[in-house]
Amino acid sequence: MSRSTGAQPRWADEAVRRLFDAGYRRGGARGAVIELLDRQECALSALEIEDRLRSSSDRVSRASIYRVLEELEGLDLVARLELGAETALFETVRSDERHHHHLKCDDCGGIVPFADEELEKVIRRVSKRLPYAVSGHEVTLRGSCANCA
Amino acid sequence: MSRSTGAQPRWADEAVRRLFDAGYRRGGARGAVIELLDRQECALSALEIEDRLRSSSDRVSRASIYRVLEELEGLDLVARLELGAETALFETVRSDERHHHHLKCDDCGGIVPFADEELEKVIRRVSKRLPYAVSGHEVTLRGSCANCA
DNA sequence: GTTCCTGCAAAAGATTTGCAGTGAC
DNA sequence: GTCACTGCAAATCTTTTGCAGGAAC
Repeated sequence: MSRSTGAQPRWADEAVRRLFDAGYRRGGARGAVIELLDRQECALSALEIEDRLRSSSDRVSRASIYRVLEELEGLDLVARLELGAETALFETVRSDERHHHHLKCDDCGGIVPFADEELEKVIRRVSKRLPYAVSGHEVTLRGSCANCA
Repeated sequence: MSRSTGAQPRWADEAVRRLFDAGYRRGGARGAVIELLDRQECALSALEIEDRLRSSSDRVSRASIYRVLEELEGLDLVARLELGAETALFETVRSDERHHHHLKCDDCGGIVPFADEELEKVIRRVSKRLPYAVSGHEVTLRGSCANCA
């Protein structure tokens, strides 16, 4: 999950550029959310984002957080995960990152990403045989993580 | 998705028996929700259940619907689906039914079940190689259904 | 100067909970 | 008669929206 080397721009810079190209201006709240997201290893909820920003000096209102996340999701810079009953999680979509899915620990609630090429292949094959124009998919595995088991 | 023949009990009867064994009593609201669920082809939200029961003579309060669904989910008689931002859907889990997943139409919001044995096989294999005690999984395909495409 | 961005507060929508009355056993 | 079940209303929680002031361009 390390930042790519050399020419590849940081996700945050890429996001700011894409937003600018799409006609958005630069604003404090937007920048703070983007910078925070860029620093995360894993997905956060909107409320967690609010908490972490409150701790730092970049206090941002809840409404703005939801608005920024919506914009970023619209440009495919952020993915929204719905992994359970509770609340939605958001994670950055980095262009140099492989498509992946998630494991969710039922005990501690933790989320871990994983990827498997054969799984993708089978899903592509299944998608083709269904009477459906499939545009995307999500796989969630549930269980107990190494710590909890 | 037809009811099984002969010896196999109706899902509703099975559900009532399992609840009784678990120490629950028979009540009007519980029975109405169970009977309604047994008649469904596909997953319903709690609010849809309320509406359909309101139309019939079995009016049931919203609180009871959520309570009954929670009990049924706890006994694995009902599965809760979280297929998008909005609201949770509930579907019966019938013992004679194959494990399946869902397609969700982004346009009309419709849900269609599908099953694929090779997909299951690959998921089992992936689950084994991960440092995780995987107990379950969900696959959701998104796209446009035959009507909308 | 115009238009977008932001925060605040209120609204909306789904789900849960407290409580008192009714019903099952 | 006891304890579970139910409905109602109120509470919670996440997410969205309206509006007025401030900032970007």
